[in-house]
Order: sequence, then structure tokens, then C-alpha cells
Amino acid sequence: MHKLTARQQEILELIRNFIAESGFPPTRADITRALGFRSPNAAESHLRALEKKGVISLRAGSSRGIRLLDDSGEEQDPGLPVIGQVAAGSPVFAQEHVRERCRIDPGMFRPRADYLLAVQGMSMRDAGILEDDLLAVHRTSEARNGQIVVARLQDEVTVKRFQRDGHHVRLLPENPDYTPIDVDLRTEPLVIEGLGVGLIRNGEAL
Amino acid sequence: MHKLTARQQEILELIRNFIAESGFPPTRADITRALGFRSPNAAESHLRALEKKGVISLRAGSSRGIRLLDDSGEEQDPGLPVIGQVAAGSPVFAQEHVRERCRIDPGMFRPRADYLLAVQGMSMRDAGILEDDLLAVHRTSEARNGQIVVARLQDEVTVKRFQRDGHHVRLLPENPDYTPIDVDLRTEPLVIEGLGVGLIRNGEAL
DNA sequence: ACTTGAACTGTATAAATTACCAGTAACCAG
DNA sequence: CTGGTTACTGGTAATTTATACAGTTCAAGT
Repeated sequence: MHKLTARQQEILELIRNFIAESGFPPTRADITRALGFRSPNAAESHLRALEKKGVISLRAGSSRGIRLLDDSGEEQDPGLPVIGQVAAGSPVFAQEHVRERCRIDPGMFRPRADYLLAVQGMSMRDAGILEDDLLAVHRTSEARNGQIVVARLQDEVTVKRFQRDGHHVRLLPENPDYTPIDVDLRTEPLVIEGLGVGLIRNGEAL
Repeated sequence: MHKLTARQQEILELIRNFIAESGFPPTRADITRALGFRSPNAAESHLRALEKKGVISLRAGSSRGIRLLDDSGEEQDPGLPVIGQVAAGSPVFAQEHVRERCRIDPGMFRPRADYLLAVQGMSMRDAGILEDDLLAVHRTSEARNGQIVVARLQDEVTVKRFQRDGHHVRLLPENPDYTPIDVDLRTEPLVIEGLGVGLIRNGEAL
């Protein structure tokens, strides 16, 4: 895509700093001064190069008409994706399932939450996890006994308490109306999608 | 401090939008065009007024030299206050009780959440509200039957399900180990502090 | 009635800024 | 060896932009 030269990187950095400090982008003259050029055209051609590589966009005729693209540097925190209704046979973490986004600080949970999973069913009722709750999930494939996990068994995704003994894994519901799921890792594929690290319930459920 | 006029608020809003859309502040001419002024001086004087009131700063001689100040209005929202360990006889909503703040969009809950209350005890266990959960509370003194309320009885604050019949109010726990609280409004003072509109649980509880 | 401030119109101009021309020099790929 | 990119110097015309000066209107204090 765009492999910037060292000098171009430097100029992009300068623009970022300038915006951070001043609140508006630099002019060609500002860049020229900052980098010690003797001609504003040096800045001009660098900007053109950066535009051609797609990291900035220039607005003709406008002073300071520089806009940073490629959000990698500066983000507009879109919030955590809320994943619901996981269809059989499709990966949990896929765009199709993102119903909305929820502006929550992911660092509020430890370890960090990566997405929110809309809980279906009442199998974890006694753990205080009800239907339509949003389970904050940390993506990891490692789980310790007693932790609440998001697990994929064949085509189904469930939330259960994890318990492992050698090659035997038991997925425990927290509701006497449900029965534990026994999995033999030698014959059945089990994927741990993540760890439950928090919970959010919106008022409609109360 | 700075009480902006309606028009000034409008112009500040325009500047915010312009920056959000373009990545750089507007010129006097941009403002003039956007608001239909016939003279760039209209924009100029508005900018001066905004600067005098301390919401923006202008850099002389620089094109688009407008910088937004005073983040209190928009940026860095401190988040919702988390209230815990409500001591007997003191109001729920007081600085002493704010343990920390939680950066969550208050509009995620309906009606809007005003603060988060750290739940004590297991009286609402079967409603999926466990100890140390943070109950999102909307401040109001009105409650309908069946809603979960934060109520103050004498010196104690509790979370219960509300049920009223004339002057008789019953605060129902959601746990058979606890007994309902009966209140006669004619003899006992009952204050509804707010409505439970959501729930947040951090991982340590899982 | 007088003053002050907000919210403009209208005109003007110096300074800031963009955008382009014409070069130089180095490097790399075909 | 030729064309393309990078990285500049040096200069300038055209345009954009900030900002000053001189007014007007209207509403709110005092």
C-alpha cells in the first residue's frame, strides 16, 4: 500500500505534532521552518508525495488544507462491538454479527474486554447472567477451571463455566434446569473463544 | 465564567462541526458563508467575543488560527460516579461516597443513568443482581410497580423491587432467604432515590 | 434618555498562503 | 542509459485570509 520513506514519516509526524499542539494543520511555510528547508516547495512536494500515498488529503486552495487519513494514528473510539445471534457455523467475531457498538472503556474490565456478546438463554441464571445481558468477553483460548468461558462446540457457541480434567472438559451451566456438557477433546473439537470478564445489562431487562 | 449567547453557541458548534468534518478550523470566510453573513467582519467579531469568553483562542496572523479550549463541555467526560458503602444517615449522592468514576456513555441506558451504585448483599440475587455489581441508577422519585428502585428507609439505602398499594409500599427482595419490607407511608418516611436502569459487573466477580 | 453590548453590513488592504515554474543532485529499476 | 522517485533550492503570481475602519440596528440595563 504505502511504504513511507524515513523523511516522509518524519513530515507526517511533524504534521501530527503540529495539530496536537496548535489545533490546526501547518502551512507549507510552517513545515519549511520546522525542518529548516530553504524553499517552501520542499514542503509542497512532500505533501504531494504523502497525498499520493494516501496518508493525507489536501484541499486545493485552502490554507492549512491538510487532513490526516488512515486512522491508525488517531482514533475515533468507536466503542466495543456488540455481537448477537451467532448463527451456526460462522465465526463469533465477524462483521455480520456486529449489531451495534457500545461506547465503553474496554479497560474497565480486567483483562481487557474485546467485545460484548448478547447472552441467549438462561443457562447461567444463577451466576447472575440473564438472557439479553451483554457479556464482556476477553479473546483468549486459554481458560482455567472455574472461569466463565465463551466456547464453541461444533457449530454452537455457548457461555458456560469451564472445568477441565486432562482431556475431559465439562461445561457447567449455572442453572439446575440445564445439564452440563461433557466434551472429550480427543474426539470432539472444542474452541475457547474467550473469557467472560464482565457484564452489562440495559434497563429493558430489569 | 462564560455564558455564551445563543448565536455564539451556534458559532462554536459550527467550528466544532467544521473541524470534525475537515480536520482543520474554518476561516472567517468559511463561517461567513456557512451562516449567510454578508460581511466577514461578522465572523471576526464573533470569534473575538468567543475568545474573550475563553472558549476558543485565536492566533494572530495565522490562517484558521482557531483553537478550541475548555474541554469541560465536550471532551474528557469524567464518566459516571461510582457510589459505594453508603453510610447510615448520609445522602446517597454525595462526594464522600464517590469512590471512582466509570467512563460509560450514560445514554446507553434508558432512562439515562445518573450514577452507579455498588450493590451490597444478595437480596436481589434472583434478579441477577449480585454483590459488588454496579447498578446504574436514574435519579427520580417516581416508581411504578415492579420496577427495581433504590430506596431510602430511615438511615438505610436498599435496592428492591417496588410494589405500592395506596399508602402501603412493599419492597420485595428477589431472594427467598430475605423477607419483604413493608412500609406504611403514613407513619414511615420512604424516599425513592432512583430507578435501576442497568447493571455492570466487573470481572473480579465472575 | 443614555449607554452598552450583540449582531450584524460594507469596504479595504496587508500579510499569509497556495500553487506553480524552473532547476540540481542523488538513487534505483528496467 | 533512460525514466521515475526522492529530496531539495530559488522564485513568483494568484489567491486566500486576517484584520482594521466606518457604519447600522436592536434590545437590555441604568
